[in-house]
Amino acid sequence: MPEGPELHLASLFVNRMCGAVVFTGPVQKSEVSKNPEVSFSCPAYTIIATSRGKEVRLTLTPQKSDSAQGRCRRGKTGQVNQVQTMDIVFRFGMSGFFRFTTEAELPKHSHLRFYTNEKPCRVLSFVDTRRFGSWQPNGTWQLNRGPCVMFEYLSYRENVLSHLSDRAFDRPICEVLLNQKYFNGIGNYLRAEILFRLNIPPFVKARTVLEGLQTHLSDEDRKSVVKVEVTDTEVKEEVTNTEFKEEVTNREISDRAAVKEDESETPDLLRLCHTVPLEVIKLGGKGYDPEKMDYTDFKSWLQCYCVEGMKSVRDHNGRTMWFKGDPGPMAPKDAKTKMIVKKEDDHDYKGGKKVKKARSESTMKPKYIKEKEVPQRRAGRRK
DNA sequence: CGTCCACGTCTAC
DNA sequence: TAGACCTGGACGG
Repeated sequence: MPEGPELHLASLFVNRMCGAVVFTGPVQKSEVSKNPEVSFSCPAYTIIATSRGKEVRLTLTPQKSDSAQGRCRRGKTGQVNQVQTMDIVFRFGMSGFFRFTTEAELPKHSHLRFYTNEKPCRVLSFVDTRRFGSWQPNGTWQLNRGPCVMFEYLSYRENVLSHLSDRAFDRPICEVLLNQKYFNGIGNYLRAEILFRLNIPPFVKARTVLEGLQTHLSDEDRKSVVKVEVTDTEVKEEVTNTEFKEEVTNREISDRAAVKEDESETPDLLRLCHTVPLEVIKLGGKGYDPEKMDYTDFKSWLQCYCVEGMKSVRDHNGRTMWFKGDPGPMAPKDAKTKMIVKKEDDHDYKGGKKVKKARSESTMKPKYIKEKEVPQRRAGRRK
């Protein structure tokens, strides 16, 4: 399920599984993939992953000879081996993920493979059934994508609020939330969950929803640095955390003097685009291995997307928008709204755990949703 | 068997 | 604003 949280979980997965592993030889691409060859080969290298929004970057680092000096510099055949690191930037399309298996258990649709130097070797695979995913050797974060909603919160927020005059914000809010120039990491299920929580009609003009939001940071915004660090202690992520810390530190210094604190502020839309994805990261933090992943927890976490009793419409780009209540004024004209109804004699699903109940409860009484139609114009409280 | 649908971009009329 | 790009699971006849 590749939206921002899944991409980040993928990077945690790679670092956890491969952090202490040495890889060797060339990087292999499947025949069928149309993505570029990765011309990197080295007798011994390590792999580190980083995520930003809906991208993951793998950094391949040749091992600097602990014993044999310059073992990566030159092979015995005389061919020059890789000396420098290589970054590969991945996008996951609709079905991409990483897996780490034995060579014998190579997954179907494994399109890029990194081999370990172990006896029966293992393989880190980029698996992508539909092949909508892509990678770029010697790549950088895609230039037209904005800051990460999860780990560059302050600059992401600033980027949106300082560009509200952009014509992009003429569109309905639900469609703008998929614009990766401003919401890098948000995808189809996240936009539904986020708008649902604020009871914002999906087809209200984005600028109308956003222009009332405060430019300064709320109290909760500042605390976010603490939350993220706690979240990430499970698997330490030096790079991401370092970047984040620096950013917050700088911004916090400049903001502190200027901002007077509000006590209890309802999280606004921009903040939910940060915190809701972080919830998903917490869910998946334990045993991330997508192939044998159990989606029970995730499904019960969903309050709107694909949930019984919710409505859905195709937006102007043909994507299904899940919502509850009023679709809003800019809803596609011809659009026929569907609604999922309970199946006849539903056996309450085999799992039958408390989690399933939890979903029904949240559907019936969304406690933190104001039953009044509030956020039409502005989600956050205004002074 | 067939049709519809899917967590996302891309580029071409 | 369409399509193109892909495989496969769910569901209907």
